[in-house]
Amino acid sequence: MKSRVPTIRSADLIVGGECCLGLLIIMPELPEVENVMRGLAQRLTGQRLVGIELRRSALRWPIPKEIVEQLTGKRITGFRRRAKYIIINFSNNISWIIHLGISGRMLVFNGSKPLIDIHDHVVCYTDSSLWIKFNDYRRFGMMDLSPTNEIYQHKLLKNIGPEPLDKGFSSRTLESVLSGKHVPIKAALLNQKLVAGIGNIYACEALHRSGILPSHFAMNITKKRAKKLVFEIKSVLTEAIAAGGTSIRDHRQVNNEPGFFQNALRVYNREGERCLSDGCYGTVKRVVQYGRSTFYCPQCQS
DNA sequence: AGGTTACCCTGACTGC
DNA sequence: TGCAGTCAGGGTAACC
Repeated sequence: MKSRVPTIRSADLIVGGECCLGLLIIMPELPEVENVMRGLAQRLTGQRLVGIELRRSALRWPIPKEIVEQLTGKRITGFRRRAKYIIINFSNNISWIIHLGISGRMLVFNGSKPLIDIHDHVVCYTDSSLWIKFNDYRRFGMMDLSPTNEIYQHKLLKNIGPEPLDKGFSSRTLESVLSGKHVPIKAALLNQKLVAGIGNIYACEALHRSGILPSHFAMNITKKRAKKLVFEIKSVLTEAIAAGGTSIRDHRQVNNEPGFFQNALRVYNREGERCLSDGCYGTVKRVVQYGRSTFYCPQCQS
């Protein structure tokens, strides 16, 4: 049975003048959030927000109304990412924490006010006539405020595990967080309390590259395999960031170049297709773990 | 305490 | 062709 093609999720950064330059569709895991954050930082650092409109009272949870009074008139001093959260720092020592959920998008326009979509839940503009829209049709995104100097004590951030791209993230780190975890390694990698930022796609891909069966119990991962897994997690995330995330389509322009998404993914969403590992003639299988699709090759993963 | 499931939402897809 | 039902996703609360 061929797996169904999942809905395309997006966490775009659109930058345009009178018209958008393009629509970049990406899957908002760590690499995509990192790229959205960098794109926002490049365009918005130093800007002063002069207007904020909350067009909906809640996403996943209520949007704090204080956003308007706390951030209006304040200058953006910097951007950070923690796991899949974008953190925007303001001149009044307040940080805006934003999670894109599954379908969240940050859209930046310049010039006159852009057309407002029914899923544009927050609209801001700056003193340099830049417009920022938070668009999220599934409303699984979330946002909150926190004092900047207490940001990592915020309830959304305080329990998140180590960043896999930090230099300090080693096989020893991974062994430590997996120790005693009587859950499949795939589920452990998705657990943000254990490792930050890894989502379904990159968990599948990193395990495939490592030759580790997703159902393997986390606590039983050997030192050697932990080392390999750490290397592959870093590799797949770094490659994805370098490729600008998993861009797969341009809605505005015909682009015959295949996107990173199709080229780079070796197992994700490839059920029934040939394994792409060198010398392997296995067929990619799909199983459901904890309600999430897992793709793997039973031939080269054990 | 730690593992597991349900829930939130809606566009895209599947099957009739 | 059109409609109804199903599925995907992340994070958390509630359950076991």
